Amino acid sequence: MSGVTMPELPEVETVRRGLHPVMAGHTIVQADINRPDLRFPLPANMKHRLEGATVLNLRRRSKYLLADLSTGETLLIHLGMSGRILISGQSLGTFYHDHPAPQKHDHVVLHMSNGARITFNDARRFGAMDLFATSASHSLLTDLGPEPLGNDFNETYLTAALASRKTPIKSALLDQHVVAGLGNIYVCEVLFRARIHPARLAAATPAAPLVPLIREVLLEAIAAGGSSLKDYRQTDGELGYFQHRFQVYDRKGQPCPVCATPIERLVQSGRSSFYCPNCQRS
DNA sequence: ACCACTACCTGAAGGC
DNA sequence: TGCCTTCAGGTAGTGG
Repeated sequence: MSGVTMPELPEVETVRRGLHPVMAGHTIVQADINRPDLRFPLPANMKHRLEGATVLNLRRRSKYLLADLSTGETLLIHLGMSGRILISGQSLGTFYHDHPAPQKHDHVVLHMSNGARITFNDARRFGAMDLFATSASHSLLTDLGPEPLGNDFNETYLTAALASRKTPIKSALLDQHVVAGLGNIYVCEVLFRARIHPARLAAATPAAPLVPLIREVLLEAIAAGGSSLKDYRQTDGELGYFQHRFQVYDRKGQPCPVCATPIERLVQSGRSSFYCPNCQRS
């Protein structure tokens, strides 16, 4: 588990970039729906609503993948914690992987007109899929905060968003209403770089240094994912889980990379926070 | 409204 | 073919 990331924004973006050439412009010729639900019930008639649809575009909003279809509907995918996407077959002359034998927890399989097969596997079923009109909104998306890599996420916005918060900064940055796409791992890494203790009150935390550090941490992780994309076609075809080195996450007891003080673990809102008690100040 | 806590689910890891 | 407990984490729902 160490060194393997859960699907936060950078992992989902990596999946999107890997899937885009295989899906966009191609048609879903067969959809295998192997169970009625993931975290929520799958949409009614999902198989028939997908089969024959051409994928026009593959977008990302926060940790959600959004595939716009020629039918006027959009397929929403969330990887939850353990969701994985595997590409197999041959597409556009690129060899991905032989079609594997079906695995436990292969819940949805899409067969594309270009010969590629896209398998969604999710052991814990914290993931989700839904279909909704592209012209409409979706309840899972409406209340999300701004994209951290977008222009709407800036010092002015974050200052205002934190000012009313009586919660620790750790909890505030995990709140998808404040900023969309951060998870436990990258919040720990951001606070380490900002030298801010995770228990500091949000309202007492300056937003100015956080905004560029959030962008920096996410962009570095996306870059690491991009480099992993160069290799996955030759290996197992699995998107979204790449090796990435963390400075504090899951490193309890190990030396801080800056001052060598042992990293500590603290539970906040039921989640582990990893931090350097010397570098990160309340 | 805001905030903390828990359920959901499976598999990996560690203690004995 | 060991059993049991604990832990991981995203988010919706619940209750304070």
